[in-house]
Amino acid sequence: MFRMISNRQIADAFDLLADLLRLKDAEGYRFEIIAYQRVAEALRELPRDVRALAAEGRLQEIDGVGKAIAAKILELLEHGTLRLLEELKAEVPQGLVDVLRVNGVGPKRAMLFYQQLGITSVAELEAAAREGKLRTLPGMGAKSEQKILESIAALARRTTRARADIALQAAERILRALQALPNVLRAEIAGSLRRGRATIGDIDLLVATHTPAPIMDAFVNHPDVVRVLAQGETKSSVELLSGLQCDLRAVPPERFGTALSYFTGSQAHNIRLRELALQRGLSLNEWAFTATDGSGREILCASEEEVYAQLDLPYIPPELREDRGEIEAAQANALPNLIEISHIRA
DNA sequence: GGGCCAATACTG
DNA sequence: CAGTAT
DNA sequence: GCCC
Repeated sequence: MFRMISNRQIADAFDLLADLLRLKDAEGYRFEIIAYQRVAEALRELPRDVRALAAEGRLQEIDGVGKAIAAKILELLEHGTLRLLEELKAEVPQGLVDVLRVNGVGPKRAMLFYQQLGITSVAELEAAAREGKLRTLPGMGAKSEQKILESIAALARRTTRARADIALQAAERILRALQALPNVLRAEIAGSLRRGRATIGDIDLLVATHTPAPIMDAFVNHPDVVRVLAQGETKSSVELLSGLQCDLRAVPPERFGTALSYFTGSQAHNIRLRELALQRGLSLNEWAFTATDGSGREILCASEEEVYAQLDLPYIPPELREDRGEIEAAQANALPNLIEISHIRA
C-alpha cells in the first residue's frame, strides 16, 4: 500500500519545502511558506499515523491541509519524494537550509553569501567570516560578521532543545534575582517553559515595573550570563552558562496581563486570540487591546484573566495554549480539568 | 476572489 | 530604509 | 498554500 514513512518524516519534508521557498523568494511565497510550516507542525502533533488517515481519504480533515497539500502527502506516501521538492533542490543548494539556522542570517543574506562567495554550508560560512570576507558585502559590517561567528559557535554548543527541568532551574535562578530588585512588582516565567512543554528552546521572562532600565541592567549583569545578545529599554536577550538563551521583557504593571499572555504563547494560540479580538473590533498585542475604529481607545489588562474575559472566554491554563482545540473547548465551556500536584494524594 | 496577526530593537 | 530576530 |  503506502511506503513506510512516518508523520515526522513528512513533516520534515514540508519544513524543507518551506525553507527552500524562503531562499528562493520569501516574500513571493510568503503564504505558502506559512501553510507548509503549519502543516508540518500539525503533522508532528497528530496522534494518528498519516497513512491510516490517507487510506480513509480523510487527509483534508487535518488543520491546514487542503487539496494541494493532501496531494503532496499522498505523493510522499506513494513515492517517498516530492517532485516540487526535487525541483527546488536543483535550484537552491540544500546546505543553505542549515545556513538559515544561523542567527543573523535570513534568506536574503544566505543567498547573498551563496551568489557572491559560493557559500553552501555552515562550515564555509564560518571560514568566510573568519577571513573577514562577509564584511565586504553590501549591508554587512564587522559587527554582523562577528555576530554570525558567535551564532555558529552557539549552534555547535547546543544542538538540541533543553529539558524543561534543566531550563526551569536556570530560569528560577534569574527570576529570584529579578524579584529581589527594587521596583520589580511582578516577575514571571513565560514561553514554552510556562506552558509546561517537555523541552524548550529558550527561556522567556517577564517583569512588571515602571523603571525598566536598572532592571535590564541587573539582568545582563547577572552572574549566570555569559554573553549579552541584545539590550534595550524594554527587552534584552542573553546567553546563560547552560548555553540557553534567555529573553527578558519589561512592561508597566497595568499591561502585565496582555504581555504575559502574549509571551506565553503559543504563537498559534496567540494568533487565534488576535483573530477573536479582531472579530470584536479590537486589535490585540502585547501592550493592550486597541479599538480598530480609529479612536485609538485602549483596554489595558493587568491580568490574563482580563484578557480572556475580554474575548468572552474562561481562563485557559498555559498548558493548554497550543491551538489544539482549547479555544473551541473554552467557547463551549468544556475545558478539561488539569491534574495539579495539589490534587494528587500520597 | 481576497484576506491571511502585530510591534519593536538592532545593525549597516 | 532593508534585513533579521523576537 | 488554506479558508471563508
